[in-house]
Amino acid sequence: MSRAKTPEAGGRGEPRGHADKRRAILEAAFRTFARDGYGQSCVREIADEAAVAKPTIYNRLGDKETLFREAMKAAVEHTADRSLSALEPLRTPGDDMRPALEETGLRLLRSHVCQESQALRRLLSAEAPRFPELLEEIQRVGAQRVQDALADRLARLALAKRLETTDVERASEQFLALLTGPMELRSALGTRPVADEELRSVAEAAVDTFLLAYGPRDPG
Amino acid sequence: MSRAKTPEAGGRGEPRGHADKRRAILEAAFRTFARDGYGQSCVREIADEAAVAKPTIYNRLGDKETLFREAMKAAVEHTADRSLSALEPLRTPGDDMRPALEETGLRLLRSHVCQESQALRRLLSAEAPRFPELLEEIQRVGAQRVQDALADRLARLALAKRLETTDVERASEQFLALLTGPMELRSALGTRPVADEELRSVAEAAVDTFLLAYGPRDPG
DNA sequence: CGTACCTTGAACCGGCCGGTTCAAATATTT
DNA sequence: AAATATTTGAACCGGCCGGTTCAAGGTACG
Repeated sequence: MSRAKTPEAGGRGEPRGHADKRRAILEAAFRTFARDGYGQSCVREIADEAAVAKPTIYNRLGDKETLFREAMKAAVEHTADRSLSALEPLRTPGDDMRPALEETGLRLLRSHVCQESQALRRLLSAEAPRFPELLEEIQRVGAQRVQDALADRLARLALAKRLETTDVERASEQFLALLTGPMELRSALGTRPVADEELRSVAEAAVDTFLLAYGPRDPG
Repeated sequence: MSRAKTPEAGGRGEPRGHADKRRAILEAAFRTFARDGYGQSCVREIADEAAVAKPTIYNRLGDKETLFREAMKAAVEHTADRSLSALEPLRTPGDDMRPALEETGLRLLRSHVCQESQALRRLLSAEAPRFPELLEEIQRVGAQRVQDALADRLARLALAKRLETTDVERASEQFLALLTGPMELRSALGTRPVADEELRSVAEAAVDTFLLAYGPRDPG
């Protein structure tokens, strides 16, 4: 008899749970920041977009800066999980490495060019000088974690003689570079959607090069 | 009429030439935008930084938006030239391709991580959704031009059987990706300076991989 | 010297924004 | 249902900002 909420949606405003409301605010904040930029966003608009009163925001999340920080932290968890799950195929590669690498590459690219992820990088890049700790944290739980996890996968593959490298950190870094590097121009810095077919082509090219550099040497 | 105040024959180091002043404003604007972001910058501060009165800015450059556009366009010319000149070593490679590629890679990286270039990319990325034409123009005269020029160089090398590829666009794209991709994390999105030794190491790794993928096949 | 153009500083304007206050309305707990 | 906590809308405040105006100097040039 405590957590009983969610009465039928009447004609009036629907009541949301506390956690729900906080999430709604953070999502609205992220959308607004992503659309207008941090400096050009105003709290009133965020409140409107979250269907919430302005004082509510200040009550629950303090000032605009912490609102920004929290919205960014919430967004990165979303996207990082998706990137990590993209590494799954590397856990069970077939007799040929290529399909697993291509599948992983394609899924990494999809996660990389999705709306939310692009906006996150844009905002982070824009405000990085003003929020250095935020940058540090987001890179740690985002890109760095993915790169480390990929290095782990590659290490197991190298151990099983499926790859040829002594420096899995480097291999991981370069695999990601081959994937995401080309997207900067192709996606116009994240402002233009990229067709899945194009992603697949970039992933294939990346895997080609990666395998030529790190693929198993044919025994002579 | 008599539109003759600062004839093109200027260039005197007088108190301040008219053309000089415009440049001073644009440079001050770029510094300020880079430091505070577009939305958080105010014209008054730009005027102070340029040692110029506020109305002078509005007289000569219109409103804040065009000021931003002009400052960005001026900055990209600066940096793109430097990147293009980095391709020079590829014009006269020795008997081994590696040194020329490494020198080019290192110089590209130096240009890529320099203060001005990083700030330019940060600002462009931040405001890309609000200034789509600016994004288009800067990418055209910036990154795209470098990638095309590099593809030209690679084409000549491939023709001379110094490289093995049928798709120089792809090779160019991947070479640049191998160079700049790793810098995102290492330079903390352009907010942290990177030691020259680290640049050299990244360039070497990039060339290693590039040559394994595109290097001349050993005959026999 | 005179004139015609700029630049300068300062003041000004309208407007928006971050953040707070407050009383009324709503939701939640007991 | 009474009591308590929260939300809401609206108004408010101080302040800054983009952009303009204006009078008082420069400065170049005939």
